[in-house]
Amino acid sequence: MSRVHLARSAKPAVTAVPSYVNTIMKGDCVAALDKLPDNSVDMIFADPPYNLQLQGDLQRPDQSKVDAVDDHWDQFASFQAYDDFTRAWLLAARRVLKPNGTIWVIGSYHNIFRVGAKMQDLGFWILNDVIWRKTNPMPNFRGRRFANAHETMIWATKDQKGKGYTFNYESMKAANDDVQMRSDWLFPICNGGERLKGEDGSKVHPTQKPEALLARVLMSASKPGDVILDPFFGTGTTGAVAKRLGRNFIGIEREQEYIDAATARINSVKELPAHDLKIVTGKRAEPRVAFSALIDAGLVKSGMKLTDSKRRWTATVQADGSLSHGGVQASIHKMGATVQELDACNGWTFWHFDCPKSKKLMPIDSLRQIVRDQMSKAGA
Amino acid sequence: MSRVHLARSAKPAVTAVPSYVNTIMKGDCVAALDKLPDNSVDMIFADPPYNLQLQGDLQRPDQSKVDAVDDHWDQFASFQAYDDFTRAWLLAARRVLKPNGTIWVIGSYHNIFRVGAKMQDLGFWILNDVIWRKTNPMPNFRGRRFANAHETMIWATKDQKGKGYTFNYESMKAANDDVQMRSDWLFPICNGGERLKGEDGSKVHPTQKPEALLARVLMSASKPGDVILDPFFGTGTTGAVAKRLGRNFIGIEREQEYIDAATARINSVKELPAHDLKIVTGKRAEPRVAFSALIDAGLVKSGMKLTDSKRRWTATVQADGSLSHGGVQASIHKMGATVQELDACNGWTFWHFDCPKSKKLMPIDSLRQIVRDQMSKAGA
DNA sequence: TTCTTCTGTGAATCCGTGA
DNA sequence: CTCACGGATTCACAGAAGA
Repeated sequence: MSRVHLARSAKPAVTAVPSYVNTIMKGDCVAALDKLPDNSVDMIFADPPYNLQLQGDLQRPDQSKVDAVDDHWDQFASFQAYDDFTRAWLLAARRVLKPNGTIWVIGSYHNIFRVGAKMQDLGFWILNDVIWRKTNPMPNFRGRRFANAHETMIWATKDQKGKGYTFNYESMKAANDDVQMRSDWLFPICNGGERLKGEDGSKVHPTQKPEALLARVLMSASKPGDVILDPFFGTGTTGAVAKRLGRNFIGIEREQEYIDAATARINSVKELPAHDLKIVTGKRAEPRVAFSALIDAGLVKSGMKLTDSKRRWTATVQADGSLSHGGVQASIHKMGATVQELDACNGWTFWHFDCPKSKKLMPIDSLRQIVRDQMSKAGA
Repeated sequence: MSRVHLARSAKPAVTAVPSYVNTIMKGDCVAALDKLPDNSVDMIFADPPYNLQLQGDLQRPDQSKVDAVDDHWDQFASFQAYDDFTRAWLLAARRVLKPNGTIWVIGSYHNIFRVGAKMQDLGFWILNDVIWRKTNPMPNFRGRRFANAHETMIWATKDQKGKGYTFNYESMKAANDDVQMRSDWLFPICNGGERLKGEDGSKVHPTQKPEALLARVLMSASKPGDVILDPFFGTGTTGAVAKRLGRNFIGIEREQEYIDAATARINSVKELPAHDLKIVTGKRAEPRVAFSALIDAGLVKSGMKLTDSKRRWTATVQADGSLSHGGVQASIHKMGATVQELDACNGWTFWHFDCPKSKKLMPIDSLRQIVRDQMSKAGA
């Protein structure tokens, strides 16, 4: 096992990374994965091989070669071998994935069904399948099928308990005309200047993925400073995009030719400045402010009347930060739910107060922002 | 086992059909399939239970409850139970499929990977996976994932030897701007007048598929007179579309409620005249058209008469997106050129329709803009 | 009658934190 | 671990209701 160390700008001091991070590990995917510690990577992007017929060097987990036979038995043997291979690398990858990490696997109809089923068998919990629609797919030359114009990605957590995974929802929404991002993405295939070519002009790797695709994957489901593992590194699209976007990477690749191409490619990538990598966040990321903090700040006084936007109900602020209405006392949320006869309610947006300045009804949520501004000033 | 016989116009005399054709067989899917002869159906369309594993209630942001698919027929104890079920019905379906027949199976990420892997295991040979992109999917209410905006269909032959399957390549191409049809299709979900509702206004079936989707499946991969089997018939979308398009159907369904709804529905369907169902064949070299998108969108219906601006000629819209006039069938452009005895013609501006709203002749090009608006909204 | 606004709903594996 | 609870979160259409 050897490692290729790549020149790289310094990461934030808070996240000192182990020596194998931002390197390409040469060798078999499972053997290399076995060298990494448990629960150590934030995200995995995997583009495994799939074409059994052309991929004559497919190996079983025990490194023995699969005999190529062209009878019916061969089909079963090939599928079985591919399933064994899939199970082996998925298991090894799963061990190194953090409990709240996620994995992406890309494939076509040749392999994605087998991979997806095996992922479910091993306990991965699918979040979405995402369709990469190609603007410029290769046509079907024989005219016997539909043009195969897409590939499928599976996005999954380590298990059903993995609820705290990274998903930059607001970021995706902002990038999509302020409507939430869908499960079908439109990108051109990788060609032109981005496509790595040899000296003879031939493509270095047969299935180089477009950087735009990887960029959306990393922007949606990782944070700057995260460690991104790609166990089938190829010519290093994942590494190049990770570096550019301020993420760390670990690559695993068997072929020296691809490692050389990836190394040169990643070394030439410039990391974007940190202020370009900020992630749009919504209310969820704001610090929590208790209703009582509004009383402490003098913005709300006990005895003050609150009402809903249509003045159907009123409630009185209590000194302890609860509301009273009809002889009952409860939190702003519980009270909002109770009067509306609902299971739940966001009291911050439900309850309003008469603003003497604008002479309009204003949600108490607007006061919370004032407290947050005060807190950030004091804390800074 | 009982059968519901449906009123149906006569089929072409050349294809006398057995008594179980154009009926709904009531009962368990595998048991019913076992009653059908070997190698007897031309195409299978299957919409099996998806095995959704919903964790609890889901509320919209306005606190209303999402009407979940929690029907008993979608409940399975484990992946193993679902796999056993899948294997059983696929095996039974495979036996009745003709050697050159094809099968379509639709699903979501919950089940489609397991189904696809099992299909490969059983020897089915996948031709394409086709993505149904929804123009109007249900959003992700909690902002924790990408909006699940598509479903996946697998299209496969009985085995690798099935080379003589039906694929109306030219028909699909003519209907798609004269470029070959891709593996991603854009359709709205089934609602509005097409959605079957009970007397109380509630939906009869939780997962009724749009007729436009089935129409493209049948138009692309079957011929008039073919026998189409749907082992999970539900409210009979497959049967309704098959009848309209001059195909025969066999439905299998367990629930009497669905059988009743499907029976009434199919009885009210009118079969299109045979001359509207001709399938375009042969090489063509024509300017680009996207006429079938108007049919998909319901803006143009097969059988509709088009005319030029001075009503000198009329032509009839065919279900496959071509026009017929004087016993000839061609694209809107070629037909316009033919009747005028010109070399070329822009069919979009030449052919007009009687607009019931403005009571004027309007060029069909005016409809194309409506479709463009719909498609751009969906991010096409 | 016509245009605008409001309301309902669709195959959904849909929360995070602190006690 | 579980449990309690604060409080964040939706797009495209169709059809009804209102202006």
